[in-house]
Amino acid sequence: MTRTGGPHVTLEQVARRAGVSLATASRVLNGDGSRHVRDELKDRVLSSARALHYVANAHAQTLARATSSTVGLVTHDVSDPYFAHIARGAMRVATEQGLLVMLASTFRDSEREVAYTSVLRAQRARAILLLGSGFEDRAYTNAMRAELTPYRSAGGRVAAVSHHDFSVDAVLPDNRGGAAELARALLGLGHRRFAVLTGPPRLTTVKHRFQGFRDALAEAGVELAEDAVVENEFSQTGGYDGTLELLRRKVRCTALFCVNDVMAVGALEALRENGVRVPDDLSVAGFDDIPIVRHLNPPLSTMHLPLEEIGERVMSLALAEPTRRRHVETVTPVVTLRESTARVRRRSRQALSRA
Amino acid sequence: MTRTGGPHVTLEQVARRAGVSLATASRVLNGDGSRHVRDELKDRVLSSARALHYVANAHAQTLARATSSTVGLVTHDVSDPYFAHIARGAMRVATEQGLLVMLASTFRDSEREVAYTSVLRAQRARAILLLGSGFEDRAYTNAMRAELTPYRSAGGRVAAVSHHDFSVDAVLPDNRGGAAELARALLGLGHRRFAVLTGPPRLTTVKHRFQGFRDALAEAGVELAEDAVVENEFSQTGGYDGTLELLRRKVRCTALFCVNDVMAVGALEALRENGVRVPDDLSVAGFDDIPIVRHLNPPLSTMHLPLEEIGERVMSLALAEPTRRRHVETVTPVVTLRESTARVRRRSRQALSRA
DNA sequence: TAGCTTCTGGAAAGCGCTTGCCAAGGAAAG
DNA sequence: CTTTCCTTGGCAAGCGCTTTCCAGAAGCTA
Repeated sequence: MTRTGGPHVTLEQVARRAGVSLATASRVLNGDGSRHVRDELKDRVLSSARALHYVANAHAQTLARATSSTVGLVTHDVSDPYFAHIARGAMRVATEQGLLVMLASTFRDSEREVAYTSVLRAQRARAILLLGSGFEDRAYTNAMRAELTPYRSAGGRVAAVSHHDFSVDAVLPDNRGGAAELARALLGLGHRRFAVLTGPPRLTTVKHRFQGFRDALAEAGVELAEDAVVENEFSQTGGYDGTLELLRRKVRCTALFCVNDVMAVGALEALRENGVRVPDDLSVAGFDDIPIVRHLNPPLSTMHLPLEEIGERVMSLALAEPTRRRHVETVTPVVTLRESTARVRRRSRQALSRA
Repeated sequence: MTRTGGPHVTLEQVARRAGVSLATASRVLNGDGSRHVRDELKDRVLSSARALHYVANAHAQTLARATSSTVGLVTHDVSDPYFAHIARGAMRVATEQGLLVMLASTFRDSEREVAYTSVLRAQRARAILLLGSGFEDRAYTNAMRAELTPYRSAGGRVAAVSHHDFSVDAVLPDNRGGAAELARALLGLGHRRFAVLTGPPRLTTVKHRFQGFRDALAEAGVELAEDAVVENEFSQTGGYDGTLELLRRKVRCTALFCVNDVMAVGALEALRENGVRVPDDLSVAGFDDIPIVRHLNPPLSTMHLPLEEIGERVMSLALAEPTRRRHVETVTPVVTLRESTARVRRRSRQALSRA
């Protein structure tokens, strides 16, 4: 029958119970190095705090100290393995430094991204990490700038993964170059007819990967037919639906490039359901190398990106002493061919369609 | 050449610029319904705030209002799809209510779990959600109680997924019952010789699943050989290594039960690498039905759990009006047989070993 | 015009903590 | 036995907001 709402225990109560002043109690609890407190008092405060199960109000502390100990991560979707792994790396280093992480999922809604950034600013987060790709959208860019600029000039740190139109410290996977390498690898396997499954073109990452791929083909004198490119959501479902569309169009191709692994997972599913054998009938490749894809049926060929490490690196960038120069670290994806791609065979069926 | 650290814009600056008092500015910005402010002043305040890119200091607000708008999620590991999906569901409902989420990964370290809970308490989080299974460990239980009790009596809400030794509102997957059902399904396929790959027994979830499985076998008069049970980490690597151990022991069996999907993924990898065909040589089943396993090679049979929904439900529980009675919602896992399990064949190789 | 009620804006008291500054007491120095 | 310095506790001033209470201005009723 206890009442609901006794308030939280305050420092004052701890101090009173220990028979010392607020100031002394605070100094004991913070281990303020420059000040000495007699051992006896120290003990009294400590045991008083323990007895009362005291936990300092972090908000009051933040206010008084004018510095918080939280960092914010903004992702497109935590349940997307790409972000989950980057977040994991980032959280590890944050935790090591005793920082608390606030995590947001924008579900790829640019307005929500702006809103979250604002919230994080309100929280006086020490750093804001933009984990997802930026959007190519003037309104978004401006709105974000309006948040980021005052935040940074008030001492906030910002760092990003992938390209954004804000000049912040960043870890940049070489999406364009990686996609080009993959294209070359596929060309090397003898493929000449390609299809690509791409995501929302407003995402910079998507654009870069697509361009890199297409340009590398062009360089080799291989053209990418317009109807061989399907655009859909940057998700498993998107990959599934996009593949169905490709099937419907009966695109002639021997290799399919999905701009990210998650879409490739959906593609593989659609292909299997429609009797298209991978890699016998069609080679499939993704991008990112999220840890699960090596276990797919068949194991997916992809561009490997050290996701957790990327997370660790952005967080480190964000937490490092600010320097005058902008810091950019490039990450080179590495071609990782597994069983979803094969050398093209002379007589393989060339028109993609239901078996 | 701007200096680093102009502080953040404060309400006072906004008020001054608008030529009104702090109180008025606050009222305008909070849309305090019960008070009217002349439209002219309202506009002045609003445009002043906009011009200064003002964002209220959330800590000051929390302090003044004595109520915060954050909730805390504590998971074992965000990058584990099981948690990622539960977290996703939970975050969705939190976001709908305008709450900010703080997310922690304990990496299955019980001390870290206690520490985070304390931090969340310091943040005066409105609710703390324990997403991972509890540990069977006296010290842990006591420490958590010491955090949770004062937190709750100060009005904090706590809810959990899976079993814990704290009587809090909870969403409880029927792990025992589910594992038993799975055992029966496997028996129904003719299997009589089993192996099981289990996680750290200090995790209540692990214990329940193992017991449910074993008991159901016993009930059917089938014994589970002691050396057919291997224990390892609750992770992909754990599943991989555990399977290697099983292989080393040359356990005679036709079906392998992994206490969760993540371990099953590792198991599948180890089996493939060692030439054991699934399901021809060995049937494999997991538990959880994380979204990816239907895309594995072969698609994994498992006990389906509506992960995102579970997340939504705990969050709803935590955010609902507290009631006198403890609220417990049971979730029944459903048997989902895919291609990794098959009817046992007369002449299948019975000793698990490298091909 | 007097007497009320209703509106609106502002002053000020916190919310729970940190920290600069002061002062009392003891130790060290002369 | 002074004088000076150091140690250590406490007072009180914030940190940036919200909200209660007050008071002057208006609007109404008679």
